[in-house]
Amino acid sequence: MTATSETPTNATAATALHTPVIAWFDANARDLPWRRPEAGAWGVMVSEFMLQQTPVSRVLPVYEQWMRRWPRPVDLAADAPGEAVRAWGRLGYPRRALRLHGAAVAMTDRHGGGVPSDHAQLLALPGVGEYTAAAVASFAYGQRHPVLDTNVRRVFARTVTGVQYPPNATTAAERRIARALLPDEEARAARWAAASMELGALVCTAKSPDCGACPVSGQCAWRLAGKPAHDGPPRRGQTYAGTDRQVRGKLLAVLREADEPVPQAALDAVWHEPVQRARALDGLVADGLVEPLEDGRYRLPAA
DNA sequence: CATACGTGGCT
DNA sequence: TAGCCAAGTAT
Repeated sequence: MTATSETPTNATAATALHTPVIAWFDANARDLPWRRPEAGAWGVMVSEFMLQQTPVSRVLPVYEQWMRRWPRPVDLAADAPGEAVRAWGRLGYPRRALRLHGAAVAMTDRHGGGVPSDHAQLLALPGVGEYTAAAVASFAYGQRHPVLDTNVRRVFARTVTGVQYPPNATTAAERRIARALLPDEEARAARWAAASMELGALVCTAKSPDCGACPVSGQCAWRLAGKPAHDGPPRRGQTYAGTDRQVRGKLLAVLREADEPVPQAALDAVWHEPVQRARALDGLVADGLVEPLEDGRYRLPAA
């Protein structure tokens, strides 16, 4: 090794990672509907919205129904946003449904009804952040972008940095690693993005990684260090029981099931504490997830 | 940068 | 059982 190639992310080390991971992916990739050619860029985008913080198993049935009902962005854009919220079902974080509808409207207005391939244009769509823009550009259009999701961040934390878990929020250091490890060739970069993500999802999992099945266990910094346990502050803290989120969920569930606008009393029945209940309902209205009518009833947004 | 934002399965 | 965790985004 010369003095110019001593960083852990030089071209040689990167290639040593890419080749086995991509080969592993070739043999082990799941046959997911949004990976099939017929999914198209819209299918990729729909799946990315649904998969934000949500497991694949729960997304699958909703994705299939969604694509059958709204096969193109213009189809969704022509329907009421409340229908998107209803079809979202119990996936959670229903604002994603509203944003996906908003993205469909924006694509209809600004992009001729198609999913843009330009990263900046993707990023400008509602609900599309750093990760989703890169994912759609990479998976749907084969472009070269660092795709840093929770799976990839964990793979890098272990193989490159040598720690059990990545930081709570994505750091500049992680982006540097992702950028440095990105293959030069476009198609290979896109393959690498999908492969490294899949490795994190299936093998290098958060709780009990299957190092015996890992194609790069021999060069994994964390494993070579003896798998030291995570040190530092607790990783998360997603409270739920008794929170406004739980109340919002109950209120929205009533509205999703209803064919007609719902009277106040039906919403009051879902939670005993009136102050929190009112705050939750106000929040849903403010978020555009619920529409108050002049007669005092409520419904999912019609427009 | 911390926090709000759903839901359900698994250990 | 009480957390922990799941392809994040917006503020």
